Amino acid sequence: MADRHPREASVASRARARRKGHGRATLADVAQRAGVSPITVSRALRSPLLVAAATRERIARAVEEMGYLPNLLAGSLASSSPRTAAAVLPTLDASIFTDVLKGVVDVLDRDAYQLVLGNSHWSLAVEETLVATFLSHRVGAIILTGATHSRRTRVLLAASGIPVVETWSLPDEPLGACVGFSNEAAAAAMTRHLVARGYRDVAFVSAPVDDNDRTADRRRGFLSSLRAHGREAGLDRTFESPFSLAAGGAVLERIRERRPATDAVFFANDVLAAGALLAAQRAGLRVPQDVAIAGFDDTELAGALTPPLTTVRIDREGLGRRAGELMLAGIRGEPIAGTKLDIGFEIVVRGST
Amino acid sequence: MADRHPREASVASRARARRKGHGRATLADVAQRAGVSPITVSRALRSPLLVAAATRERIARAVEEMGYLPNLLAGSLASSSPRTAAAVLPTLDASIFTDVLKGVVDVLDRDAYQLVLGNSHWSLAVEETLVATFLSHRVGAIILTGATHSRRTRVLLAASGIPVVETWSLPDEPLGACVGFSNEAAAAAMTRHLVARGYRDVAFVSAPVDDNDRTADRRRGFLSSLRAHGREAGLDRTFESPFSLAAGGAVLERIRERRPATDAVFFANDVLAAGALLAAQRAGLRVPQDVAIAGFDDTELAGALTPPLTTVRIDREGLGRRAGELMLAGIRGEPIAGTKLDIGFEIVVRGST
DNA sequence: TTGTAGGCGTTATCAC
DNA sequence: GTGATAACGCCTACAA
Repeated sequence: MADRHPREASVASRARARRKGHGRATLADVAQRAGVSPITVSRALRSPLLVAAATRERIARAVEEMGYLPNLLAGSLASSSPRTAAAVLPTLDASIFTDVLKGVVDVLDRDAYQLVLGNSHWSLAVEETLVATFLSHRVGAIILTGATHSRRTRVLLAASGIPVVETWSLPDEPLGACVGFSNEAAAAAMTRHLVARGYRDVAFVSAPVDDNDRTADRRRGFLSSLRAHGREAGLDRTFESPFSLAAGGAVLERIRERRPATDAVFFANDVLAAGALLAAQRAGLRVPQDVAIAGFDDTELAGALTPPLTTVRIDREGLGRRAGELMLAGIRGEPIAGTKLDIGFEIVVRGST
Repeated sequence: MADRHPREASVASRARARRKGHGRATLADVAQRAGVSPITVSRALRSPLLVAAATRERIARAVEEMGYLPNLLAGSLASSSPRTAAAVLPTLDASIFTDVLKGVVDVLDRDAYQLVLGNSHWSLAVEETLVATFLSHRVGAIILTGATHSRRTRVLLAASGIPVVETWSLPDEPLGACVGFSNEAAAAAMTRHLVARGYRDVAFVSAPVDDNDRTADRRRGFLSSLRAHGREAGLDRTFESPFSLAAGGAVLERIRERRPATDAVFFANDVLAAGALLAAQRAGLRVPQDVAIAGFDDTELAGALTPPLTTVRIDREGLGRRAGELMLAGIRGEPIAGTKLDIGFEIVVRGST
């Protein structure tokens, strides 16, 4: 069989002698063994129906025998269609983001797309670097968290022309597509619930608002809702806190010192709320009698505490799946730019308020 | 300037006309603009010192003006040294794995390596598929969770010759390097603590043991420690449970029905332990008086509960960092195969026992 | 149904 | 210090 293609054989071996590849079998090696041309092997692997069954059979055997694995780098380069997508998360500490990630990965998996992961550590500058690197890697699409990005990030993405999906909010001027919900409306709805429950002096706690449109929107929703109910709505009843259970407890303590009349606290995420609830109980406070506590996200912990946390339910895994599906659609060439997918939210009233 | 290289210019434009690239600037485009050859641009970017300052300057300007981003696919193909690594996690639901992930990503980031993520959903078959895909993508190294892998996974990895790092355990015959600790010793140590504390009838709960060497090792450590203390050590005091807070509560209930004499339960992870603790309190049980509860992992929640959970502390982020560092060392060509890094563990005694 | 020619964008090699 | 040439492994376009 081999002598049917003496030229290819010699070309291949000469090449190997000169520049030594990885030693891995290539398409040409498989082709030679199967007694066909490389392109036929390529076709047999990608569109089997275009290849005669007998040929396909021989090729399959050769692939098997040589343990051939296609080189996707070469494939992507030649076809300029990489089978990778990237996602930038602000942190890997919070499960709410890995929940989204899970949805994304699961969807990409079904199409054999790989997910390249970046951790921006809440920094727009790091995000920018990551985006540049991803573009260098020629990923087929990018998922971003939030709608706040550096100027250069926007320029890079626009110039790249690849599908972009922003998550967690619904900006007026999305970079490409976006999947999220109205953080402002969600926070306003929770605030309305607290007011309706009869709480007179409500405080608000969130992660730092800088560079974080979601947090900013939630705070805005809180304040505007208070105002709409004729309540005093100054920034003095809003607090910022690092992200951890312990920090939630600490900020509750701070609030009770600064504003002793506070009878309810709305935390912009469940981790802080849970931390506050646990700390309150350690301190002998009754929830919600002495202080009511509301959260945001509806993490598993929220429902497992006693009393369980009133919170805002967000379908994070669904968010990730939608984002992944939009990316894939964009990669297929469908026009997704400008698409805004509202996944909504749900106020879950439980014992803590 | 342009007319100094008329041939290259025409070659480039002809190529573009024929086959339309992404429209993105290439090395050749930058070279033409800077009036040098492509290889000089390549050098200026990768080893600036080999290029004259003036040339470098001109090239830098051209790069800037054209918004050039190197194509790493092409670079990796040509140099056969991709700047990517891959990690397979069994799930994205548990923060203990994303903690590790964080460590890995942070280390890779420093060297501008990208991390490709796979979720095996606890399935060795899926892991195998993921590994094959990663190898097709020609990642430079792979991190695996645990030491149980399919036969083909082992074959594929061995044939690939790339650095492999197994995490969370210290197998006798590692695939490559491994970073972990003795799950058996850790579980035995916790069991010893419970016995020393005076608990007479201890139960053990873990995730399913099939295909999970870590869980299997922990159970073995539990049973052998009981035996070492002259206690009865049958499998009837071990239980398996899905992974969630709610499941932790459910399994505690099951134990109290089946083995009412149980006065302590050792959970092989903190999520189950926390779920059990919260459920116990809801049911009016006193912890540890009515039933003692111990966990494993030392997640943040463990320390925030009341009473705080006795648990086994594992430095997960450090584990991830070590794994990342080993990978990079392997990529650099250092011989890491056979390296076993023991990161140890620490029994953290708190109020729940 | 299968093959030929050449390009994808970069880097290794060797020469000047 | 800089460049010409070929190669990395595959795919598109066109041909047979």
